[in-house]
Amino acid sequence: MNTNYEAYEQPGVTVDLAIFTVNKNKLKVMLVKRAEAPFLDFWSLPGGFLMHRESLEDAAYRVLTEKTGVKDVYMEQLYTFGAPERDPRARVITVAYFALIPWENLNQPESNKIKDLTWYSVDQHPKLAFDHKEILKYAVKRLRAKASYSNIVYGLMPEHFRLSELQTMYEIIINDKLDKRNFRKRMLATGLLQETGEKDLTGAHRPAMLYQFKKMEITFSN
Amino acid sequence: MNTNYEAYEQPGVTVDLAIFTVNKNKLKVMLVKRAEAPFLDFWSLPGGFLMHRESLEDAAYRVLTEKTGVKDVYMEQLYTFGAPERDPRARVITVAYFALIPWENLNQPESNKIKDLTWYSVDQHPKLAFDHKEILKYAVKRLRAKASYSNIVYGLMPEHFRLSELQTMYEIIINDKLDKRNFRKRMLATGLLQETGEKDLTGAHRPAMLYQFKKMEITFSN
DNA sequence: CCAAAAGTGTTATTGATACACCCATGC
DNA sequence: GCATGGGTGTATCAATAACACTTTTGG
Repeated sequence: MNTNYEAYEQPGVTVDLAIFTVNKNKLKVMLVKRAEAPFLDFWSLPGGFLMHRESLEDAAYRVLTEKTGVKDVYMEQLYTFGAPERDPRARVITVAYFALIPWENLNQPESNKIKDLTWYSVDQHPKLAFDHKEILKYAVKRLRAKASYSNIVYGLMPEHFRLSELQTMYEIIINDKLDKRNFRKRMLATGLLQETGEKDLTGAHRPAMLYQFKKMEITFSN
Repeated sequence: MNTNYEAYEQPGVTVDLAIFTVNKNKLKVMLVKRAEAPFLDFWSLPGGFLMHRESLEDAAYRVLTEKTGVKDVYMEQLYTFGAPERDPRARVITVAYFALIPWENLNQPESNKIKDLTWYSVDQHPKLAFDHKEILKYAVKRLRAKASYSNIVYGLMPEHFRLSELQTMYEIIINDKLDKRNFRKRMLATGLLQETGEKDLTGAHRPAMLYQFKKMEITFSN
């Protein structure tokens, strides 16, 4: 291996994030409007260049915090995209991450004064800058896959929730209906849930027990 | 996003490969001996710098072909490692890949004249350069996980093989014994195998039917 | 005839699915 | 009293796991 580093390409390195939330029964992704060329005024995934002495994870967290103001978020590295012409001006490779945030934890509720940041339904989004369409597609695929064999949906739930809300969240992510009794049986059997003792009294119906997740990591069912 | 690219770090970008094979009932990984600082004379995963106009996949394939002379190999991107101090001299981020090669397809059989390239058992390897121990550990974990829910073991088998050889391959990768009858039933039920019509006549025992994989992609069992 | 690996089915257990009614509340 | 979502159990089906003997060959 030649170690004369200057002889080789020294690309720009960015991180790009697919930040997901669920609102109004839709899986949504954060898009930001580009203020400069290339792709001026196109929507894109939020991202930024890697800084000196900054790890990739730190860079991704930095972008995440800048855009959402939220900490304690589920995030994982997704894939690294490095096609030579993906940025028309210079060689830039990007390390993509995906993150999950409960809608309730976001401060900008719905009517967004900031015109250059918004949440789009993942299956109905505008044309995206660079190869971000491909990145988003990959991220959605990964999220859907993981929802069916892990408790990743955890990352989208508020602190306390009804079991029916959890079920709805699963149904939105995997895009399919689930049987109520089987779902509740299975969920409670995992031992990952804990009754809060509180009840949800809203609505003209029997109050629902509120649950929370036990403190834990994302786990896998096999 | 600021697009004055020079204001940001322009790290070196490398690809590193965990190239696996199985020989003598052991899962082995290719290691190469470093000829220069840093980590002079340490063993490391084969790798190289990203070239101009070269995609990450192309770079990984280039390294793979240089080191093995083999084409048509199963390879996938593993993870990207970018801790700021992982290379002591300069900022270098590395995109790690893992690859699988049937031992039979490798040209250098066992007695290796080349002193700077060898195959080590994955659970008994020397101290590695950089963060390659971590990369290797991650690669082994991924391979073991995928073996249990996909037909990735495909990538390690020769063209024609006995079912017992396939079973042994699975057992080595997942590091557990399997029941012969259940294994054969399950494998044949996948529909991915095809009798060749040939029989293996070696050995003082009943000849074994030889199988091959149908032309296909790696698939997943769920 | 002995050693060695090939080949072959059935039963038990477990996990997944399908399915319908009563309950507690607000209005 | 009615509309709304909360809450509960059983029977069937499918997948997985456990398990032992006969077959074919070479030497």
